[in-house]
Amino acid sequence: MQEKTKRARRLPREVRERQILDAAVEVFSANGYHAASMDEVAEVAGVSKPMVYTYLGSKEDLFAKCIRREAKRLLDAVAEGVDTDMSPDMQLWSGLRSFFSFVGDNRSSWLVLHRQALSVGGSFAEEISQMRARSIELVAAVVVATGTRQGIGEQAEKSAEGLAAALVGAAESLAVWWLDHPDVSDGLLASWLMNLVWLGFGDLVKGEVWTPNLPAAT
Amino acid sequence: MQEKTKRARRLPREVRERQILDAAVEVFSANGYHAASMDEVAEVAGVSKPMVYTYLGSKEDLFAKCIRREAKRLLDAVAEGVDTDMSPDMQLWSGLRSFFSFVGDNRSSWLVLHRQALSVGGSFAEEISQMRARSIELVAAVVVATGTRQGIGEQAEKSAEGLAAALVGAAESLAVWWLDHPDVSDGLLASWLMNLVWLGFGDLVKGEVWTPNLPAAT
DNA sequence: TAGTAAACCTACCGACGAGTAGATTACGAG
DNA sequence: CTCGTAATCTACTCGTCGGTAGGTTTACTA
Repeated sequence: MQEKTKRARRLPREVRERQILDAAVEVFSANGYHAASMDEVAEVAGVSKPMVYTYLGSKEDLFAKCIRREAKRLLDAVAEGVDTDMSPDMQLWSGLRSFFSFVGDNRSSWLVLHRQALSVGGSFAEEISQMRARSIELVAAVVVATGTRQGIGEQAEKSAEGLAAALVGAAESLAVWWLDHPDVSDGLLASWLMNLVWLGFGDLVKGEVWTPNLPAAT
Repeated sequence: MQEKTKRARRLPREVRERQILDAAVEVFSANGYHAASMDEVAEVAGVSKPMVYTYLGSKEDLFAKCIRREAKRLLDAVAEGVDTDMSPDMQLWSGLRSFFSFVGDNRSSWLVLHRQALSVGGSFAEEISQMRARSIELVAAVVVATGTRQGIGEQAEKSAEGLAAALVGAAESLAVWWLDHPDVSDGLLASWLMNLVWLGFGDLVKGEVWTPNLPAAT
């Protein structure tokens, strides 16, 4: 009577865990941590609630695992495109391209990391902050390298971390803006930001443009 | 027996409303919208729960009123320091100074606006997004003015809104970074960001610095 | 000083959602 | 074939929290 392929049943644990995590990312990113219910996660995942608890633990556990997985994916994606042997501006450029590319392909991941993780005042809120801080430090390293390589940077070095924070925030904000303006390519976004932070408005209005193969000012 | 000044009692409605709103901003900023309870708001405000409902309405109403009040305060603070007759770079400079000054003096306001408002998926989440969008448009206007004033900006004009979004995000991110590094003055933050967006890294490492009295490039 | 309106409270309800108890069913090994 | 174990479900408990009913107290006013 019932078709035998009605529903994928009795799947091995690891597969179910992945499905549940996927569902959780979706639900958390759509509703936010508090508004999301475990029932909904279970429903989206196509399993019953006790499975979620058996495999992934409490709601906090589940959320933490989502965050960690997605953060790792994002960081890996960015790291893959960046080679520390490249010149600082090329490192920035590559990182930005990878970042926007990832966000474009993984909206839910990005939303759950950016919007939800910060607003949860728990133990892993700190964890997330630290991840973001690490990212900032990586960028700061590039900023410092930019300065030292050119033998400058008294003030720039001191303020490197702040500048890096600003840059990271600019990228994040641009990613959010992107959600409302999808008719722009990821590469274009990256080039906008690269021009902004490398040349600044002062140079931009003079018509200068930064390009990958023609770095720095003319 | 009991001192007659034991507790401020029987206060007029408008005073109580302000107290409750103040408490709500505090509680929402500390715990987030969902985790915050009306009981706690009432307790912090020093009144009983029905008063909160009688005066401010439902939890959503209360939150919306918090958001609107604090957003207005922030926007007014920034607008006060900016004169549209000034040159674009001076407008940016003044706006940034006002912004960081406000954030420094009103951490809770800033937190409730930045962290909580975005993560609540409701009707006013949209409202908040629109407020932020308006801010971005204001900045975009300055960016465009920068371009047109100097007779350029084909690409810059087209990307003005994106650049403005990036700039706003950079300021927000720097404000968040500030929470963990309070040993920096608001003015210094503003000057960092101003140097970044006006000159860019490319110029910064060459030792150029933007100063209020010596605007634009030499 | 009585009367009235506004300020204010205690005590409760109902819904919702995290988390669990305990049974049940399918798959693989021997 | 059967038997153990892993996968899975239904159906509950219980705490929390948004929201309210209904009464009580204070201050002002005529």
